[in-house]
Amino acid sequence: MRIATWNVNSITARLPRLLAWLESSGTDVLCIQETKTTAEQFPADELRELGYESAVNATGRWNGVALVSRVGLDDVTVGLPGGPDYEGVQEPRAISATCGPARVWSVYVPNGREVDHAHYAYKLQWFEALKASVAADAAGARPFAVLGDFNVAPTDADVWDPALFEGATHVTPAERAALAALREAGLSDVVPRPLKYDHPFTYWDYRQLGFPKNRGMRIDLVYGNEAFSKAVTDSYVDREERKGKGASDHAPVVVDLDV
DNA sequence: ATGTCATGCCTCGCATGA
Repeated sequence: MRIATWNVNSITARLPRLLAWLESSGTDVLCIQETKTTAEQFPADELRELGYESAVNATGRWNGVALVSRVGLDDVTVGLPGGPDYEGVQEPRAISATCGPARVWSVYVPNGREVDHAHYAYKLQWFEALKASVAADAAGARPFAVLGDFNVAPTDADVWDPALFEGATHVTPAERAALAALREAGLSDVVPRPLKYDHPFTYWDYRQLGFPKNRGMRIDLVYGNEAFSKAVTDSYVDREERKGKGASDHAPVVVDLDV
């Protein structure tokens, strides 16, 4: 089974590339982030024509996540149970479902903006709720994984220039401690291989030639439990999808499983 | 080459977020 996660930065803007990539890559289950659409506007019909079911948590212009599967899509949970509000609203940042043999989450962790911003505190609270929600499945025997845009670089090697990130979000000890807490709950980081260069970055800013200069970050992560991680036969970042006109600023992370 | 991009509106340019 081939499972992937991809922050598409608008599923409307990305639809031609998304449909072409699903077919060419042979992906069975895709975790999507930043749909930037309402659930009503989500292109479920186009995906169904390719043989994929969809489950969507999306409310409009910002955020939005989805699960797309051609191997089953059952027991869908929309949202993060017990998750915090931001400015009085439960933002659409999580959805989970059972896709064939695996239980899967698609998450778009809050960005945080600045360390002294309310959004940063919200980010840490969001991680706390995520850990509580996934703890049982993380410790369970069924293959289970949380995939998505975590908006945290796990180590200094996961940013192109750590010196530039001093004092910034995505690299703080508290954010990395939130990832460590997920690992302590039974999940492990399925690190993909890069298709070029020595580090598997997954995101490159649109600005200042970020991609051509490989000024990237690894913030799109796959956190799998023991059964999931043991079944992994390969994993890579499909940087080809970051190239050319009409690319997202994130590349898909692909995981092959023997399940 | 690939020197932002995407959305949505008090909508044809700007504010916002990343």
